[in-house]
Amino acid sequence: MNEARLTVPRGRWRVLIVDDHPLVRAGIAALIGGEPDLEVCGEAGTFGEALELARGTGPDLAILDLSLAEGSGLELVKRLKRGEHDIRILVCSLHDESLFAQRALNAGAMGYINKQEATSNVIQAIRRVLSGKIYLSKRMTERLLQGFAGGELVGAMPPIRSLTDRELEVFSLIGRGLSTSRIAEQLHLSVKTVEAHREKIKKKLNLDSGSELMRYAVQWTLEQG
Amino acid sequence: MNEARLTVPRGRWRVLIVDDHPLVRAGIAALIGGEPDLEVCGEAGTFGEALELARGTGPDLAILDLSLAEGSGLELVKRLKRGEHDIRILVCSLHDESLFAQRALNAGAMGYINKQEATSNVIQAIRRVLSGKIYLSKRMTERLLQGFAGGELVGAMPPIRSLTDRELEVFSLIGRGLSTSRIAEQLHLSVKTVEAHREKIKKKLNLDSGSELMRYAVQWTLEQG
DNA sequence: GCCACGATAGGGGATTCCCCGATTCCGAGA
DNA sequence: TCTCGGAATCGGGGAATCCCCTATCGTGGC
Repeated sequence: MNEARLTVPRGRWRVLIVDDHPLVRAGIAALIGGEPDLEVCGEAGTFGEALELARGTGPDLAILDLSLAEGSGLELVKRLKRGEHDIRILVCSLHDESLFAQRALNAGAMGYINKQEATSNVIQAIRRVLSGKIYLSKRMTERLLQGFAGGELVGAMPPIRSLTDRELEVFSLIGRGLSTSRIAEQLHLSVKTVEAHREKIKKKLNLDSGSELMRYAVQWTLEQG
Repeated sequence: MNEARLTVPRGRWRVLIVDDHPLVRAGIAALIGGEPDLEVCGEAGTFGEALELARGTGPDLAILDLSLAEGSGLELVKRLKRGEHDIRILVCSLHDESLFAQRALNAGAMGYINKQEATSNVIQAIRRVLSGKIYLSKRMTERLLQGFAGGELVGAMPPIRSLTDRELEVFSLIGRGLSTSRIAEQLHLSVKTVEAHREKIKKKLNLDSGSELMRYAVQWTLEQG
């Protein structure tokens, strides 16, 4: 994993765009076209096209969306990193950052940026990842650092592991759509106790409101099958 | 960002772009910039900006996304049509066509195109709407005609269809994990109004508690991508 | 012993839930 | 034209909850 990249040899960084929305591809391409040190080496709309172009055009960086029409974006990140060619990956998605940024980094991406952000930030993110650094929004950086502080090893993984057995029990019941009082009676506890567990969970997962907790729990239980 | 241009070469259609993703705006702008008979007269990222620019720049056509950061897309369609200026509207969204196309047309739009579609189709849709015709995908056209002809098409599909435009907006914001107060301020409504909508939704979907509503909404929005 | 921590639970103010009704507006039908 | 119903907008008010405190109890480690 040594820095094999020398100073800009060919003059321009080569960027591969992967997104299943042609309009977004056009937007990114227009952005990059306006930068003297960047150029688009290919555009892909599907999983297969992306792999093919990555092999064929040897990009320095791939900027890709997580929601592809076929196959999963996270899987694509892993596949690209497994390729022989050393390629930096910037994920540019419209998904909720708090749910996917960690997973993207874990899969091998070096940055996560939301499509809602300004175009200048996109360029900034591209440059930052090309220079070998991690790009994340301020808020997400904060959240990940909190995760580190909490004692987790590879701060990336969801700190759900840090939940106590009892807390996890409550968490999954929340995910099944039970109200606080229903959870209390199901576990033969006081409502106050369940509330306390909820607060603890929110702290550990760095969630700001009950709604966020609820959403996160539902999402998680759906993934677990 | 928005440079004033008042010298308009005759014969060019003026297009207003409304989308909360700067990248998508850039993409559409690049597309339009390549056409000799079209020009961008403004770009808006929010509800308010859109109204302001629509009044200020007098566009012939507005191409807009349904999911705005603040305010709602369907509401914006209605507001634009209510304005004194005669403006054609093309909705360009990533939402499920079968659920939103009909509502968009009802609200006053003259076309609905999915962001997944090729850029050439977007240009085609723009021209079609500018010429006063309706633009829809083949599949959607078919479906709407079927709907006119007979009763329900799939019948027992989720009764989400029975939700009002406003109710659907609230529903999807719930699914994104927003609390009641956040939804209220995002839609510029009283908290009480949002609560009323929630109750109505729960009745229509046969849900017993707020938690169930929340879970259902989160699940639904995740499936919608 | 003693300390850390998880599980339990209460206090209390702010917020939300949930059912009630009121108003306005607008389109569809008598 | 004039109802009538539905949609959208809010308010009242009591119950439930959220959210941030503190507190007790038991258990395992030092």
